[in-house]
Amino acid sequence: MVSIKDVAKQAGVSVATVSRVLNNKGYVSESARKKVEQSIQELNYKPNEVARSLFKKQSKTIGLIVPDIMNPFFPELARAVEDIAAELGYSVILCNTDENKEKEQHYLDVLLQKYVDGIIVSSNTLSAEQIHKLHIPIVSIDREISQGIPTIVVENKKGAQTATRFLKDKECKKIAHIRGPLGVTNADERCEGYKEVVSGEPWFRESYIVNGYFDMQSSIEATNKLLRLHPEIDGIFAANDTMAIGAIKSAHQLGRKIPEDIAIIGFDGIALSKATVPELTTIVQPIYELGKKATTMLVHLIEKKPVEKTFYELEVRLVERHST
Amino acid sequence: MVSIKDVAKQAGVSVATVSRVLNNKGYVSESARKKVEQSIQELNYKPNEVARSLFKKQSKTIGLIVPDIMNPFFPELARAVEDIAAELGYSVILCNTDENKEKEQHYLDVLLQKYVDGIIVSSNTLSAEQIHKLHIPIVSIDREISQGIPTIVVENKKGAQTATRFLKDKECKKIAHIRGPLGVTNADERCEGYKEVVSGEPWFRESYIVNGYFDMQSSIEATNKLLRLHPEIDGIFAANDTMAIGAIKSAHQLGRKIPEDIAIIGFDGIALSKATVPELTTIVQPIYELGKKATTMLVHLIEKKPVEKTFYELEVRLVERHST
DNA sequence: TTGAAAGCGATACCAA
DNA sequence: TTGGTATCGCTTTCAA
Repeated sequence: MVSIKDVAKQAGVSVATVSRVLNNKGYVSESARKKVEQSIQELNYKPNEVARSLFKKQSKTIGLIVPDIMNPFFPELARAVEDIAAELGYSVILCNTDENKEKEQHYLDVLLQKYVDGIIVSSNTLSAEQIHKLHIPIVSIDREISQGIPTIVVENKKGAQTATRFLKDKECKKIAHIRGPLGVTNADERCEGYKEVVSGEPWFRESYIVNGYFDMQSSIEATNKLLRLHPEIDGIFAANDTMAIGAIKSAHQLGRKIPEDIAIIGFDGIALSKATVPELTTIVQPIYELGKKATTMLVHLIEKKPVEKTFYELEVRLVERHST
Repeated sequence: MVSIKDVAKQAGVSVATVSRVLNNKGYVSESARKKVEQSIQELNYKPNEVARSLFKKQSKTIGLIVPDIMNPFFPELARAVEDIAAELGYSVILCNTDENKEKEQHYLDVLLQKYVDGIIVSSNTLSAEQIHKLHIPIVSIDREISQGIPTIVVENKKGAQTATRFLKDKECKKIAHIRGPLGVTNADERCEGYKEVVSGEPWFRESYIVNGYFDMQSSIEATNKLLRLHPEIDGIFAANDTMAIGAIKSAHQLGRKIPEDIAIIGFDGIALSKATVPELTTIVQPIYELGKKATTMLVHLIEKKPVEKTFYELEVRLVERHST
């Protein structure tokens, strides 16, 4: 690889001068600049980012920590993060943690050693303490970790209310909820939203709420159980789309027609929700927007530019398709 | 951040000695090693990877270049790559190119400047020349770029034959093919496989083959056109699962029952293929295995360990579900 | 067995 | 305007 020295030699100037034209900083005569620029061209010189990083203590790289990129929610998020990062001159290192504490700490260490300039993280298990020890900007996405930490989430409770009310408006008489894992903020909030709408109803019972783990298999099982226990159910609000699809499959197996016998609504608006037959009615999150906002904010934090807010709760919207 | 100097001072030895115990290289007395290890513990010292990279001219980082992580084929691949990379002590930088030549070249430059040790790439537009100029190990995945370049693909033609023959065995009398983009190796190969099986049939015509772009929308349109032109079609082999799902939706809209009126088979075995109703019969690629093999091979190449082969054509297998 | 010092490729201070 | 040089944190050679 050709280095700054080679350029300097070729141009007949010092490395300091080359550095100056590279960074457009300090005084450089027109003639010197010309010579340097030409040499850079001729040698096809590209500054070594590693050397730069060492000196500047920053790497133009950010870390993206997600539970699992195979979870259909995250590819779109990752795409947004990578798009914006690239636009702003940053690269992104991808990390999958499976919500595993050790893996998370491990990746945090690795990223720190690599001098990443900031991290976007989606996690429940990370503690505020762990994060503050990092001493680099962090943005928490999709899930709230702690007050002091910049966070971008969506209106989970409101979305859940909208979904549940929509089912009521569609004349559903008995509405069940397949909730996400206990203790996960967004799952809890969505469950709350559901409850606020139905808990006053005479028909409502706690057993209308069943547990899922945001994945399809758990949802199929939960729905099977649910519909056996409560055959009267004619509406289901699933806490995410993947589970809604599981519910569709389960209902299908049990011979229930959708939406005639049971209306089903999801949450997320992942691409998959348009692939099913019938297409899924769902509460659409602006996933790309989420990633975009997080990345923009992170880079502002990194570059010490002003940020107006460090907490965003993005709007969700109901998209009616054919499952309701 | 605590540096090697701090450790040296604390342990009362030189940085050289600390480096020796860090790398387990050269002579170090038991007592010195003890002291150093203790200081490392006490200070919670983690060597700065950037400084290491600068000296060693390698970064324990690899690049993963894909067209679009939102394309359902790639998350699983990315997950495999990241898993294995992490296991072997490497991080992975994610790049989305949209098959765009400029973006590809840009990412190549960036990765090179960051001293990545190797690159896994999925692309049609990259030239062999571009790649050879890199002077670092590359593995091409999913698509063949050129003979000299380490490559991992699947048996596209054979899989396509299997799919088409399967449809024939299912008593389909008129089998159509929704092919992928012209000029993309795997799309071409799958089309060829289809043709080899049906081109001898008396009913076969070129107009049974329609173009798609590996996405859902194009496939819906293609299928609409196809079924209007040839209502007699009772079997469709789509060149990937996303297009097969598009075909299902189109057939549905046109009031055709699947699999009774039309049998549909896909290719890839993405997670989505299990989410549809009816679940998709498809030619399953070992996607995770693909990523795993590519990463293992790349790291071997990087670390100059022996690799037995630099070309793999992985087996695919038919998984029968309910769309046929 | 150990430490001093050169060097990796850049930046930025200071003196000229 | 320019160049010399210390510096970032680490590895490795060489001499002791």
